[in-house]
Amino acid sequence: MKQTRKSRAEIRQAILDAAISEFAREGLEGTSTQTLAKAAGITKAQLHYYISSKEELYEDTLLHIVELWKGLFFFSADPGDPAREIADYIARKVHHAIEFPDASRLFAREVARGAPVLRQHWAGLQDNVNLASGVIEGWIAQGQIQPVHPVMFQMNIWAVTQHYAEYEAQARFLLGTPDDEKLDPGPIIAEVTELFLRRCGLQPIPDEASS
Amino acid sequence: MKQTRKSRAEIRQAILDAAISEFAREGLEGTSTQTLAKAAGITKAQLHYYISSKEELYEDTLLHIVELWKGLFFFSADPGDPAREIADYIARKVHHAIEFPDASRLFAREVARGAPVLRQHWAGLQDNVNLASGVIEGWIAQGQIQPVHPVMFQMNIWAVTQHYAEYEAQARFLLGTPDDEKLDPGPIIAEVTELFLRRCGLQPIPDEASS
DNA sequence: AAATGGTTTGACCTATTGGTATGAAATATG
DNA sequence: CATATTTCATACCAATAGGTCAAACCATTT
Repeated sequence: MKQTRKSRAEIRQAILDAAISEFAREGLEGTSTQTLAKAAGITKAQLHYYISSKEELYEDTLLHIVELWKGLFFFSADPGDPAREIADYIARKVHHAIEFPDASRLFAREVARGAPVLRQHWAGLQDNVNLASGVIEGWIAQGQIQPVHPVMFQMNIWAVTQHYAEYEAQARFLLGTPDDEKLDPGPIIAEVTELFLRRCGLQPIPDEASS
Repeated sequence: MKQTRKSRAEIRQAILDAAISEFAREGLEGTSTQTLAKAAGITKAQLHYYISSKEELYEDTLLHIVELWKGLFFFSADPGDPAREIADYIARKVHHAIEFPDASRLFAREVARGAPVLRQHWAGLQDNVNLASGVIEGWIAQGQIQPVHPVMFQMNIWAVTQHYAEYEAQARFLLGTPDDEKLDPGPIIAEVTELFLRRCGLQPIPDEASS
């Protein structure tokens, strides 16, 4: 039987996974190419065959995450019921934070150091935020929700949902979740949703009998 | 006149300040003793005269911050009006996040990497949270506020207030605050306070004409 | 089987890392 | 003023950093 080499795609994926988790834990400067290579299961020289520099890998990794998020996190262009729209958004965001905390942490880390890399890609972010602000302002104008500051409303949702990724260790401790279990998204989604729906003067959606 | 040396106290303070801002930006592994020394205005060898290792400085710096926070951030033991109590807490927390974002960021960074250093000091944190939970449960029992999950309620306040330190760069961008100005705490406090008071079924305090 | 091309490797480069040794300089004490 | 003690700077250490290189490897095409 032929012991075939791993494909380029497999190796690239391993490098990306390693980059997300290592950069998320110790940051760009704090992660060595040695560590990165080991985490990806390859040698340092091999790593440099696939990437041209650590900085470039860092940037690519961040952009990969942001690109993915663009498809996941915004209000739908065709906004329906505000309560449902907001509740869905929160549920998606919390699930992602709990399921892929490293990606959330890496993003947070980059912003916390002043976003030297992401800054130049913030035009796209701005667009998404403005779009959502438009939706929110429409709801307010039609009397469907109480007046809110559209941008801060979005930032605060972001803040709370991200929190369960960034402060996972603390949340685990305070909520009593064992180290080998993921946080239970149910109660978190319930509490966060109620927080923001009440802010809008809306009732929480009774219950979700599906998925 | 004698050009006297800086006192131990001055130098120690300079080292602490440097540690907070440098560790906050690039983390423990990402900050070199060289950088630390330069930021404190001394030589590397001189730095090592005052500290025994980078790790120890990191730990001391974190504990210094946490100790300070213990005196700043908790509900008063003698809780008065819930609305006032919560509003005051939020105002204090937001002001601190905007005024000393580096300390907030350093703390966040440590928790994000799993709190390997802070973990052993979390008993004290637990106590504070439990105390506040008691207060909140008291309010609920007496029908003064709507039922909330006491721990998550606190975590969410923490999440939102911290956000304006950790995501300062992004908040600046989205709110249009120039680089040379601090964030304006007024509107932030107003929006955040309304968010959490409404969650409790309370009205925002009309205005602050007295103390 | 030979030639081809992408892939992998270990040895190696220079710069920087955290930390130290030692003696000079400044200060405090007699 | 002389001595003792604290503080500081230069030079240095082994270890590790990011990155390169030529030679070896291996799957494919001919």
